[in-house]
Amino acid sequence: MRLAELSERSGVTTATIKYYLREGLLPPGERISATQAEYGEEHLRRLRLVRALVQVGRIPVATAREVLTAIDDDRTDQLTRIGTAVAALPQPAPPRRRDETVVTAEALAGELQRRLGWRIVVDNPAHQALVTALAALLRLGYPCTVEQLLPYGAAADGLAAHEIALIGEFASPTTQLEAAVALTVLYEPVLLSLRRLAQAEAATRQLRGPS
Amino acid sequence: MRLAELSERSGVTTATIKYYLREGLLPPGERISATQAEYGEEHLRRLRLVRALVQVGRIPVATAREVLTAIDDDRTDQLTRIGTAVAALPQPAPPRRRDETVVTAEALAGELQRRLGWRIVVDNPAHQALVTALAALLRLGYPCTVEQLLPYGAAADGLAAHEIALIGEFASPTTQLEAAVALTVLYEPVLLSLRRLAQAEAATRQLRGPS
DNA sequence: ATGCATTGGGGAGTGGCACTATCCAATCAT
DNA sequence: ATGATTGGATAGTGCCACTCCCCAATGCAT
Repeated sequence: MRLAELSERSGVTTATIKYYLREGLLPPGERISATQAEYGEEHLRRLRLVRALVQVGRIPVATAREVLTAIDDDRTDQLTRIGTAVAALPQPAPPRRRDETVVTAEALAGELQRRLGWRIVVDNPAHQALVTALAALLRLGYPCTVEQLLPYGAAADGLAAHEIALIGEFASPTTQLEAAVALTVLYEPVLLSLRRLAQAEAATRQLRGPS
Repeated sequence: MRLAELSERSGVTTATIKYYLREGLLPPGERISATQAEYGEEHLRRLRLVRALVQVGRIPVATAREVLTAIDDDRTDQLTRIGTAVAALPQPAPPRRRDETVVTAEALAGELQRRLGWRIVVDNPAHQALVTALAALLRLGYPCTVEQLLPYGAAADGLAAHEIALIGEFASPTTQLEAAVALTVLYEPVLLSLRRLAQAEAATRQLRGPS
């Protein structure tokens, strides 16, 4: 299919597709002549993935390129690629000041992971993100203890096991890689909106009393 | 305290504080003379809240102003204010095209809420966000059934109950309002990083086999 | 063949956002 | 008295995700 058809089938304007091609988010089509290129179903799928990452996942274009590059890097084994791709996903920036809240937050994160039986991986960007978020909570003076956090860790543990099993069900390594990234990113808003809805539900329930 | 001290104690530059004052994120200090203004502890607390919303929660400044305005609006009762404030928090934009995936996503969201025993609130922005996220998943061709989603809903339900109870423990209405916003926003990155860490844990565990 | 529309490529421009640099007059500290 | 500081205001910066526009080559209809 041509650029115009790719655009129509994906709902993305040709200008934006060209931008993605330029930025390396989309592999170039197969050149038919000097002014024509042919795109296949895999381009359409990749384009939809890009859109999902950028629009739903709010991932910067430059970051999305890194993630996709890691997916496509066939020099390494699959688990390394998944790890690289997910690690490239955006995380909150670490705090510029290392004050006492950061130290407390680090201790808290470590203790939490110990209590959950997780291996402590300090080089995982998610660990940095966790410390940053905990430090912000502490800086605002909110109570933040291991007991408070354990339910979150337990919930995350259950969901992650569910997801890893789901990813394992995909047939080919390529679809597994794509699924790992897509499910990680696209289930985030699902989880967050469900939490908001549940909060509203719990709040009204409390308001109306235990009637 | 003066602007300079407020800046030093919060770690935010005076230029940025002035910007927040201009944008109405921070109430003006008490004017001492034509060129001096006095700021109190409540300014410091509010400033830290603003920073947490903007930096950790990645909330646009204009949105943060709406949230804070809702908190400060003393014309309405507390639950309305909490609802308004949380509803003003940013949500993924609804899809521009209403294709069949959106219809399926809406049915799925409705069924999920029914199964969880939640009142269905279509006007809640979080509901729209959920539909958008589900539609993106469906458009990519990922399996997305009520059974798949139920664990997420159940997890959200448990966490929300925990949070609402926690908010209820705060003494004054004002601190409850602040806590509702702060906990909603600041626990999002906590939950998401824990999920990423749990995924890494589950993936390595699966890799190393059931040994 | 001919003429007009279309295609893909590329550079420059746009609009939004979160600051940030600079200036200024009034005031404070010594 | 005088140099530094303060708060207020305006304009500018850098980044980002597109988006506009032009071009030459090509496809297609006549």
